[in-house]
Amino acid sequence: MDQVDRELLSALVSDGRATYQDLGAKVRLSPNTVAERVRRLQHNGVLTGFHAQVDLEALGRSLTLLCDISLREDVARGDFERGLSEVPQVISAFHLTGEYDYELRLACVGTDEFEDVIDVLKGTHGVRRLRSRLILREVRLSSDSLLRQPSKSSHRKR
Amino acid sequence: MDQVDRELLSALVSDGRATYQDLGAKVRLSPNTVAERVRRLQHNGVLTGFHAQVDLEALGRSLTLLCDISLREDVARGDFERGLSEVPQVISAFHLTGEYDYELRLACVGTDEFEDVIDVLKGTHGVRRLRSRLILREVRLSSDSLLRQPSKSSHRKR
DNA sequence: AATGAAAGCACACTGGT
DNA sequence: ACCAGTGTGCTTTCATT
Repeated sequence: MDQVDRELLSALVSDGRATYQDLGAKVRLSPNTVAERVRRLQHNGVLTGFHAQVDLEALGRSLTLLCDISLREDVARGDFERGLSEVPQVISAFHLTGEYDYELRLACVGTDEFEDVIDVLKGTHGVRRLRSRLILREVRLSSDSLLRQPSKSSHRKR
Repeated sequence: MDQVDRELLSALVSDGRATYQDLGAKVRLSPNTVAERVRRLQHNGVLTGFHAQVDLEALGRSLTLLCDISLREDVARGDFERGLSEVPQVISAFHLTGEYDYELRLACVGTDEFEDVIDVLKGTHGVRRLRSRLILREVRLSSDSLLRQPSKSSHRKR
């Protein structure tokens, strides 16, 4: 994991379909060598996959929300999480510390569909408490944060 | 946007480097036709990009958090959002309704770095209030939600 | 680890149904 | 809207350093 690897990761994050030639030109190595490095990054578990990004609005799911939820005491986390995959409006989910147990990201066609999702979560997935916030917009970040070498000793003096 | 397009989207979300041949085999069309459809989906803005996924833990950023923040009254949203790109620990950001203005996802090396990020956000980016929750785990969802045809009339009767 | 050569594939284009 | 053929460019394997 040297600086070159970080540059490759950064390039692949911004363009997941970049060819090994493109990448090679960027880091001044042969396409061949780049391919080897990328394979190694995948094998090491640093690169976990390549995914297309879909505009949910263009798909007619223009109502996106963050949904904080807590489970009933008698519900096992595993059951709940497996059940989540059955709710197609659930885009992602985090298990969290704090006041609520999970935060879900939802994408719905409209409020009617959202209302149905609430009922399903409460009715059949063991959700006890639920708080929702509308996502007005996702902020586009232009940071190459992967280029930074993390250093444990770089925090400020006290 | 027919059913075939939705299948292509779903396939490309799970494997963003799938070739047109792979996709063609899946939907029973020639690679050629698939390529045309994919290009059309990109041009229509449904497919917005392809991105590599990186394991933050493997990169040494094992402390990930959700950070709800509110801005000071005198801070313009545009300035704040542009400034966010300067903070490499910020992975994503949503503008939200509700008690807080934004929710950030952070990835830090450790608590020292996180402490620095808090200081920077409050000190130079106009953050007034801040509440953090630790991300214990991201739930792996196995739903092919894009395959579903959204239908505005499918909600329950009242 | 990195490179060059050559075989095997995938892709973009054209044209045709 | 879909497919076949063709030329070009990319990826992969192997040999070499």
